[in-house]
Amino acid sequence: MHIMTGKDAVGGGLRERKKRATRAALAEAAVRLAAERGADQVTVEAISAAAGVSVRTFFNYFDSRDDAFVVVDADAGERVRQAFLAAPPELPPLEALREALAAELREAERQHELWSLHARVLRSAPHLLVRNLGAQMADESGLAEAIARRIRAGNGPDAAVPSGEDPDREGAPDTATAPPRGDAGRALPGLYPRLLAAVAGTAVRVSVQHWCERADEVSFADVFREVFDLIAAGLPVPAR
Amino acid sequence: MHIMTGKDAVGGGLRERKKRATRAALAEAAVRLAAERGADQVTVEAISAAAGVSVRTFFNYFDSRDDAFVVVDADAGERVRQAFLAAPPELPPLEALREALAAELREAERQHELWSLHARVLRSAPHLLVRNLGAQMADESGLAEAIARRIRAGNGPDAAVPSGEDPDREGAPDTATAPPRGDAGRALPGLYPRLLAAVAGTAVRVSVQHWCERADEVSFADVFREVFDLIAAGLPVPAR
DNA sequence: TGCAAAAGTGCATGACATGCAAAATTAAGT
DNA sequence: ACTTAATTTTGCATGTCATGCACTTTTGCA
Repeated sequence: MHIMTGKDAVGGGLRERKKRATRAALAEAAVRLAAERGADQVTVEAISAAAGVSVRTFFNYFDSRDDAFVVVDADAGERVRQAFLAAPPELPPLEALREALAAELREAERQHELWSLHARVLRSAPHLLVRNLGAQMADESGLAEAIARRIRAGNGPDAAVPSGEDPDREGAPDTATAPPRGDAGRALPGLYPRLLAAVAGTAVRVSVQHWCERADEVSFADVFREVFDLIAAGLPVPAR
Repeated sequence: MHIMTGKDAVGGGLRERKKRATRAALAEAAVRLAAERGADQVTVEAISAAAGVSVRTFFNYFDSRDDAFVVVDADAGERVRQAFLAAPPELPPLEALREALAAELREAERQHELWSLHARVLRSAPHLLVRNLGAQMADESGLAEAIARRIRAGNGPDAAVPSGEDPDREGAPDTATAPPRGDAGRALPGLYPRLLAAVAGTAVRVSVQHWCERADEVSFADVFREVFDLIAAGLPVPAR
């Protein structure tokens, strides 16, 4: 009727807000219980009790018990899409996506404590880690469509030449990445957006994984930047 | 227990072979039943009956009912790793990986019918698709280690300069991918192998997905090559 | 306030998943 | 061939998971 995008991060109606709160309470209770007791020692009954709802209500929010451990923030994907479409139009898609993702990840560090617990639970239960990895790309097709829209909107006069801010490449790894055929221009229709969305999701995942293991040595921002630099350079073997 | 280190593709003992057969029979029965009846209308009892074993035996092979739908070929990862390490050492990692994956995928087209059924099942059950995506990266760390080994072995005299067959980049997309800082050379230790393994897995997945939707228009080999060309070029926005 | 839609609840039911010990099958050794 | 030890399969018991249905409570709106 009125606004009702349904995906809005900050809910308008009181109803939506309460649903959001219940869902968040269930997910948080699940993670906290799993962190202290072990993931497979947490029953749906315990989660529901900790969240103050009935067992049946739990299954109104999650299709399975494990989903409560997997989902972190339901509509993070929508925020990323918005930020990506709102990025300066002169940026190439990979750059715009990098900025959008970086902003979202900075925002996600606000709930650092819950995030840390969540990571511990996933590490101790590989079966859940697999589910989480898969879930991160659930909305990959949505992001792909956003990418396609941005590309369609952005190629009026000249396609994608950004400000020539740093024309020299001056990187050693330039050497090893010459493909046998350089005809990457003849694109299959619809392939590029999907591929970019998928690779971006992978980049985020690898960054998080790598950083989680060596959180004390490097900052997340460094890992993130390095990953996207490697991808933008075509994954050459890095210089030692 | 039933993880069965099974590094050998073709089993020597009669015992191993029978386990392999039982496992394959269960997986195939699960996929066939799900393809005709719908995935959530297939009980473990029906799968076990179709495979000629008891219900209890099913759970000796799969940790959960859904695992029977997601697993395709248990030790395909091992074959890819071997082919990757056996590739000509002058190839850059991305190229070697592309060849290894292409060989494995050509080999996988032998069981085309079962593969097609499997794809249909996953399409009709997004919940299973998510699991499948996650399972594909289960052995990603194994591939990452193989990549690391190949890199270590290959940078004795001069690091990674292949035959100077095509020294000029001469690609139009060179323009759009200048990162703010071009210092992709200062690599975080252990990051590159992981990233390459993850991106390669993503490339396979996207290729398969894209090809499954337009199987009549283009060949899989074309999609696969295009995907790897785009990645090797640093994901520039393709020319129309 | 009254009403319609949406969310939450309890119950019944069937499927899922694991531990345990007995039975069946296999690979040996003598 | 017979025995033996190891491995696999199986049935049973038990507890949890997950869904459909009818019903009660809450919320939004006129």
